Amino acid sequence: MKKSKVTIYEVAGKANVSLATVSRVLNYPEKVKVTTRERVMGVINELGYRPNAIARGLASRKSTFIGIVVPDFSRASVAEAVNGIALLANQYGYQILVFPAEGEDRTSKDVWADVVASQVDGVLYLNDLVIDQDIHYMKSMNIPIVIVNVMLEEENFMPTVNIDYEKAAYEITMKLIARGRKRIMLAQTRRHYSMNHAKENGYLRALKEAGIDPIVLRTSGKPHVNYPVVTDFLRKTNVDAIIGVRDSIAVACLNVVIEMGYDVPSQCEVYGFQNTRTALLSRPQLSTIDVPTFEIGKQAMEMLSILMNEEPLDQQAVIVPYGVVERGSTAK
Amino acid sequence: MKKSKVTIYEVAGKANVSLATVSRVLNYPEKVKVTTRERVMGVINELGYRPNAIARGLASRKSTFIGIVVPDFSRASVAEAVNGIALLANQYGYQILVFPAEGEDRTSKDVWADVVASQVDGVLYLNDLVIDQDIHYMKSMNIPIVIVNVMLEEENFMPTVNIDYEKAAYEITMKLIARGRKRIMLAQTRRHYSMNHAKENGYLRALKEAGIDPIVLRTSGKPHVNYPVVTDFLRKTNVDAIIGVRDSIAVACLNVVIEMGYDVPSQCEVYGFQNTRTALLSRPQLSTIDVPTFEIGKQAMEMLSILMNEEPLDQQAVIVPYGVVERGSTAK
DNA sequence: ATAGATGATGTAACCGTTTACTTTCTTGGG
DNA sequence: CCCAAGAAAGTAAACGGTTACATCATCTAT
Repeated sequence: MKKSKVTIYEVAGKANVSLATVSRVLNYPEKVKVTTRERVMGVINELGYRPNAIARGLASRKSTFIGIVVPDFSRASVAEAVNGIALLANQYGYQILVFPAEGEDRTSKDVWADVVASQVDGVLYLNDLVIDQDIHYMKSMNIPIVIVNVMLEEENFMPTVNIDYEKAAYEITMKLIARGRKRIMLAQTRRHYSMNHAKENGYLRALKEAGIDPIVLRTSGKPHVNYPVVTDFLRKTNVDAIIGVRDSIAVACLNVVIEMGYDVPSQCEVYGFQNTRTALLSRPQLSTIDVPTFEIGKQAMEMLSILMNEEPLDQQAVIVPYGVVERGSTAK
Repeated sequence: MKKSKVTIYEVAGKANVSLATVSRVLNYPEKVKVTTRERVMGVINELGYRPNAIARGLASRKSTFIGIVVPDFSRASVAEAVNGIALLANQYGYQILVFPAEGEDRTSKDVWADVVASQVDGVLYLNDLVIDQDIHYMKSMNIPIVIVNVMLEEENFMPTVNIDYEKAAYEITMKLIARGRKRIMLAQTRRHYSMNHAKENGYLRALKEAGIDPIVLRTSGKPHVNYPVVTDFLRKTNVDAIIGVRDSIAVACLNVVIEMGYDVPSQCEVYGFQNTRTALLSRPQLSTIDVPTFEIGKQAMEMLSILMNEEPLDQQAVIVPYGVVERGSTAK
């Protein structure tokens, strides 16, 4: 028994009021007398009426849709953030529309054209691989945008929520130096992600202060290409500590290093970034920067919601605190 | 320079045609004369016109939105599937609307009410934790629904795409038995996921045929609660092979077993399920069932698209082939 | 040249809401 | 008890498209 869609007219008819009144009990309940309101609500429940979001969007010029621009759901940093976003979006009554970021068969132009067409009330931009084009399009939009977990060159260009990756990287590099480590390698991604770039900066700053030469290995995020590259590199290069820009890269390095006969952590310490499940599943368990991605998502949605209500933001750039979790892959 | 939204009227005005013609060049280009069509297209490009998806949805009674009902993006099996869905949805011109599955502050009723309100043209149901309520609501919808990677009791109730988890589990259990393993443990989730239930059935069937007693450990998917539970269990119980219903559970077991002094794979073999990055990051690397989740997502979107065009489906229940990938955690 | 068919375009109703404006009811003060 | 003011409800015009139907132009066959 498929129920055909019930409209506001039917509710109005059955409740003996005009459709405007029905609309009001839904949108401004205080404007309608208690008795009628209750009568109408009764009919609404009875009929299972749900206002057509599309029509509502057209009439009110706000869709209650928000867009998320995402590169890839399988990345831990985006998946968790989306979970956080979804939680709050829901509470605030927004629906989430997915816009895959530009890629092989999709230009930045396509992405933003879709965003425009869909009439979203705001967008959360989670695409770590920002290109100038995007920035250009963002500037020409007239809806609020919050940049999530992406570090932009241009300051204060748009509201952002981030953690201070530079500082985090600096901090763990310093720890390693303090423990006497001298040959600290950074296992970096080959592609230029803004967050990873920030991590590299922190790492470099710490080394520079200590007068130690950096060792940066650029490799892929994919374990199977990672293993041979890392193995190769470490055969030629001596290291006594490794920082991976992602947990997965760090664990790959950790495995290589152990297979090569090093003892972890005594002969080589390893830090990762993100504190994903991966960090708990290595042997020994991986010390890592705890990035509260879920929290970041929530914060971002919170900010967006404020902006969509045209209220002012407390801060344009929110920095969520990170933690350092020490586990078996580093020395006490 | 924010560009305010340009409507079909402006395009029509500037191109000296009626709005109906503009609409036609967009929807039925063959119905309008080449010269006018080109003129209109010119204006469209010049003005950067994008039809308002909301208005279009209202007028045409189809939204070009599809809904995905998902429990949690951070699960590898959903994240990858969503990637696959997004790829095709995009090609077909559909936008994806996210509906978080029922959870703490959200009932099944809420979820489906949202679905109804949003006027999606179809839904992809990726929620592994189906409850009767959902089935009830699905039946009362009058839009196509495809069930993705979820195994339902009721046969042929709705189109599905799956892999044959029962068979996969049966197959690897048989392999273990063939290699002389006698104490094969299944590390199962405590919560009742339909897929994991199927895996358990396959495992039980194989053991029964071989006349071996099953050893099922029900634990959590979370490593930190997992470790102590598994350790505890294995102190009391002897095993010579482990099948984890997820890679992460399998790797947790693998780590425990190695810490306890077993040699893997000679003294204890380990299989996982899914072939996620996790499987590549364990030491030794995890043998596992390769589940082509991305492919499953694509297939599902393909089916949904067919249904939304009101064409008939080749098969109601698509079974995507799986693979068994043997790595270091199992004997050759 | 002309009727009839066919192709191209225009006209206007409609999709299901919201909301400004108008009308009708209530209510309290004199 | 009446009237003005405020509260409640109703009316109708948007919102930006799609599409059935009407109209006008063009072409073919006689």
